[in-house]
Amino acid sequence: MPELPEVETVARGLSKVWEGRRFASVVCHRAGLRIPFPADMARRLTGRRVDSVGRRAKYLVTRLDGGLVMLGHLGMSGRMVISGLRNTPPGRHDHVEFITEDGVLVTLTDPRRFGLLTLCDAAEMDSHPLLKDMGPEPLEPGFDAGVLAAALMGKATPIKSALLDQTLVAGLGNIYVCEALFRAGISPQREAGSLKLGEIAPLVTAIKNVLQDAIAAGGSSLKDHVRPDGELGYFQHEFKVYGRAGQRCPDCPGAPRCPGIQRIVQAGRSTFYCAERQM
DNA sequence: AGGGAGTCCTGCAGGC
DNA sequence: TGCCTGCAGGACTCCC
Repeated sequence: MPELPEVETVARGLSKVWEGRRFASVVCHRAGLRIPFPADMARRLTGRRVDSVGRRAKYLVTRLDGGLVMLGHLGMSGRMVISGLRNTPPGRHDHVEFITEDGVLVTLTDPRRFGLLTLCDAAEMDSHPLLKDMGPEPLEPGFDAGVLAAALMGKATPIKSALLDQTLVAGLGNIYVCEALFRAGISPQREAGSLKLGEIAPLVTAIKNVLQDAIAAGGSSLKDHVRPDGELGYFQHEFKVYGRAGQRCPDCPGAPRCPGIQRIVQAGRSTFYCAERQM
């Protein structure tokens, strides 16, 4: 699914066609996704002007006039597709359609329906149940080694699992955690609380760099992520370890001994790493 | 309290 | 070709 870079890419794409425009029509083709839509969601959105489209963690944050906020999450397979108006009926997985006053159609498509869409008041957004426990934004300057060290302190869980915990750091998912740990040379199996400040600092740098690189590439297109304009992201070509089990480890210092990229399962999720390079 | 397993849902790839 | 199994970018709930 969309992790932080993919959601950022989607937010930027939507901002181009939504900001400053009003929703002429919003149509829901089902009652909800992972959670039910607010009962009168379509009606409450219709006629509103979009002030901004942004992102908090993996949530799309659409601010509308009158202090209304639409929170969206794309789950594992959600997409926001921009197109012109069409006469064909919506597809099986086209759940919500937004039409702006200038005739641009945005379709929320989500085959697995793990995503969500809901509304809240701008003033209550930070205390919203979905966001209130959210950790710091990794690309903000305030996210540094001291902050991450404090979050990891005393944690017995593997660092891989800790970084997936949205309350510790917001927005990281399976791909970018694997890639960041590889860049930092840290084993995913290390106990989170055992990391020294001298290891956490390069980890923070690796997290920021991998996310920035991915955003610059338009995110990663695996099965589902496409930019709203239909273009593919291409950061998947930059993966060093994710999905590369059995392949040679790139730039491995122990190259002659290196057995290659390994796949293990941690907390039910695939982890890809190089045992020679990551310690 | 904290962490891991099971769960939601559909699509796709690979093996037989 | 077709069926079956396993796996997938997330995150919540339950249970230990």
